[in-house]
Amino acid sequence: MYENVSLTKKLIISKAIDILNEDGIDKLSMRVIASKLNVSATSIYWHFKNKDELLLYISEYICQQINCNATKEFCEELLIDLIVQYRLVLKSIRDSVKIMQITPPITPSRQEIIRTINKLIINLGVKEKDVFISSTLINNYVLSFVSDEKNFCFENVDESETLFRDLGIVNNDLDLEVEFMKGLKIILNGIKLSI
Amino acid sequence: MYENVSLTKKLIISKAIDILNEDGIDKLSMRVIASKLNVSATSIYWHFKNKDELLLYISEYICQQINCNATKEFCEELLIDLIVQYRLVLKSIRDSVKIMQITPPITPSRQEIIRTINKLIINLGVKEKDVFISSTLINNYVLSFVSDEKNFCFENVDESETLFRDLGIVNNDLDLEVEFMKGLKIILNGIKLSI
DNA sequence: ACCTGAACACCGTTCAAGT
DNA sequence: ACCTGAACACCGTTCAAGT
Repeated sequence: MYENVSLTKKLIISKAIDILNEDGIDKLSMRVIASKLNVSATSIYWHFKNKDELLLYISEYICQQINCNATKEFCEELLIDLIVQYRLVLKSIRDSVKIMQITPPITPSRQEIIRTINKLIINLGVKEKDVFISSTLINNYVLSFVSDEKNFCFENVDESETLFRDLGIVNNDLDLEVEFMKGLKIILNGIKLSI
Repeated sequence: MYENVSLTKKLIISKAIDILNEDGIDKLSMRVIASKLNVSATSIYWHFKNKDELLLYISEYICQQINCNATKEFCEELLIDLIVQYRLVLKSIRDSVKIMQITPPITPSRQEIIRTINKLIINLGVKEKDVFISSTLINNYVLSFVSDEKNFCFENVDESETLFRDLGIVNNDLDLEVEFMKGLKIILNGIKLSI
């Protein structure tokens, strides 16, 4: 249903990703996608039921960029690698987090990511009853961190500094790579402590 | 600027909140707000520069419902109380999380919440260099948990069960109050461990 | 100071009609 | 099977004009 898409479905999704990267989600309209494909706006509706379905396929495309093959082995490193990769993929496509936020997690590759995280934390020793919250915690951490990252990287540096000062954050030249790993370690340490 | 709003500003914000609670964010248009106030759509533009500014004031209204007075004392209980209250306020206004997501954290009451969390985690013993990530972690946890909560409470129970099964979650009658506290404890334990 | 109507440039979506 | 144009019911926003 999601994997064997026709050429035209692929083309529409691909063009949508282009528009996302070039102009952002606000410019991602059925009409704009169609016009960039030199096609009538209404013809997209033969391939997708509506815009929501197209957005679902876009979320699936994003998640397909993440490699979950490492399911067989089991160690904390593997989980960290997956999460790091997750963040990099989300960063590589403009407004990808917004797509994930307005779209339900019902797409195969997206569910594969969640299930892989579940497996890896079970291998870490997390009890079955704590899998839900641990998995949710990790998943939402990645999404919200990447979402925030955009806000902390202003073209205008002054704006960023002002915001940090207002929020009472003294260190205004944060290394976001370091901060991301710190946050991930905090969650993983918290999870391991609750085992 | 945000606190001493005129009567009409208050009325517009109040009506916007009503529409949010009754019909959700998709129905929150300048035209609908205006018509429910028996006023021309364009007259809102005398009170607010544009829709983004109105949304900013709505986010400020939401955050004003959260009481941050407990800044003087210092213990973990106080932080937990604030976070619990934060969640309840977000739950009490439909699509409040979406408002927070599309709106920057530049509003006084919203910044007050973040600054209060910062203070409380500093009192917990968190080093200054770790305040940013710890605060971000807690803030985003509340927002994303409440956002997810809506998705896990379908009218259709079957739909919820199917989703849980697809995600490999066995226990499908989760107590979200319990899960929320578990997640919060995981984060706080992780933070305390990194002190 | 505050509100109006008309207008502009957009949306998502439906549907009868074409090939 | 696939695409079109016309049309419907919406958007946010501007602006000259009213009181």
